[in-house]
Amino acid sequence: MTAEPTVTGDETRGQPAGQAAGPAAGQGVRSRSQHQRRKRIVQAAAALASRGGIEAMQMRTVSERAGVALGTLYRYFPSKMDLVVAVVSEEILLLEGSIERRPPRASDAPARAVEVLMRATRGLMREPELAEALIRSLLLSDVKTDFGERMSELLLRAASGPPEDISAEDPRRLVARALSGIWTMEMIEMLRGNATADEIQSRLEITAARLLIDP
Amino acid sequence: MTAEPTVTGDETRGQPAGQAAGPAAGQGVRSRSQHQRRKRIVQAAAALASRGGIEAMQMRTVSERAGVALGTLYRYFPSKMDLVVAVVSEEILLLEGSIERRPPRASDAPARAVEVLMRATRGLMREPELAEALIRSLLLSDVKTDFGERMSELLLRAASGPPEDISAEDPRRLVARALSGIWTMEMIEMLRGNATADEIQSRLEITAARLLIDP
DNA sequence: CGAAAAAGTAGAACAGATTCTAGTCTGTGT
DNA sequence: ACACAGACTAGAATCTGTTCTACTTTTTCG
Repeated sequence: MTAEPTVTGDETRGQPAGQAAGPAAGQGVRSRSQHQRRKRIVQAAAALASRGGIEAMQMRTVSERAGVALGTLYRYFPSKMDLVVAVVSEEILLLEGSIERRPPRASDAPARAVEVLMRATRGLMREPELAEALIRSLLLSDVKTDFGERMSELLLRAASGPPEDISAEDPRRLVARALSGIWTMEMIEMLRGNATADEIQSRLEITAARLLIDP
Repeated sequence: MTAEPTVTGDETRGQPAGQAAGPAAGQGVRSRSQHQRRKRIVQAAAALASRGGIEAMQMRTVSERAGVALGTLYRYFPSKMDLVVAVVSEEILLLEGSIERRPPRASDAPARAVEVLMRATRGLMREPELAEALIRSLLLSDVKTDFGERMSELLLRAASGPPEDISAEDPRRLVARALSGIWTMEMIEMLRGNATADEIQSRLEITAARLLIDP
């Protein structure tokens, strides 16, 4: 029953790491130094996770490494999952940036979609431990994540080529969503060691081709 | 460094609940009373999970309720997740039985596939708490689960109508797999309260139609 | 400026999963 | 029947996420 945390700030993006800030969270950003602190925390967490995976990313350890008290860590991220989500969000941001800078150039929609997914795949595989955490958080968190939507959005844009407005009920939206789901499941298989990137690519090519046909 | 557990038995099925039994697990079943014990454990766990969900299914509580020592519980199920998997496996068994008894009768493949999925969905939603556990276990366990394959197999058989042998690289296999993945993701959405059974059904119908076209 | 609120800190306390210890029970081979 | 191995039991101990307490430091603002 202490005061509601006022911390809310995220960098430039939509939902930070946590859930909808409590009732008391009226004013947006709380300060410079808090951004710093938050960033330090996320970095520390990411660094730890890159090594030993999610289990190495212990709350106590993160707090020490970030130079904040455990209580403070919990003020910023009410649960470990929130912290994981924040870390992952950072990664997705990278992917989004990368795609924007160098959009897929294949001529047909399925190929473009698959390219997006494979780039994401390779990005993830660079840090499998962290990737595992990503997938877990993406899937089992009670914490809201919007990662699925972000992935779908990337796919949608890739598939539909030239920028255009796509209505909310355009079937392509639904299909992009489905594809993103399939990809997620494939990632899980890969992380479990039951599939290679190449296998995944060829599977995605087939399903994408079917899902993205026009009529 | 105590002796390797010899327990391995499962009822009639493939992988029990645990990981590949250790090196010492040569002989199959170990005895009658162990089946009993195992069954009691799984039942106790299921009962608890049906109520308060996975968090109510505490290892101590399960062990008490099943009338075994905590250590014994851990001998049978080396982690809570293994136990969850065992419970879930039981549920899938029910679904498999149900489908076998009353196979989907729609005339086209997509409709049959969707029916299987929707029956699974409704079965799950009967016990949302347990369902949540299912999904989690299905996705993030280090424990091997084969649930995905079992779902895919059901779909495959439903889609291909009359029993036939389907080669390992038949594209339908791949497509069934994809569909099962999509369904899983939709289940997650539903459990999070972001989708209703009807919405899911209509989405599945669209994607199934696309995925299961012939050429 | 000076007081009250908000944010931080160090560290204890709690909770539930998992592990470990020491000893008892059971079944099987000889 | 005897002895040993493996399975069980009760319960303590350990580990990590999360919560709580008692203060101290900053910020905010009248």
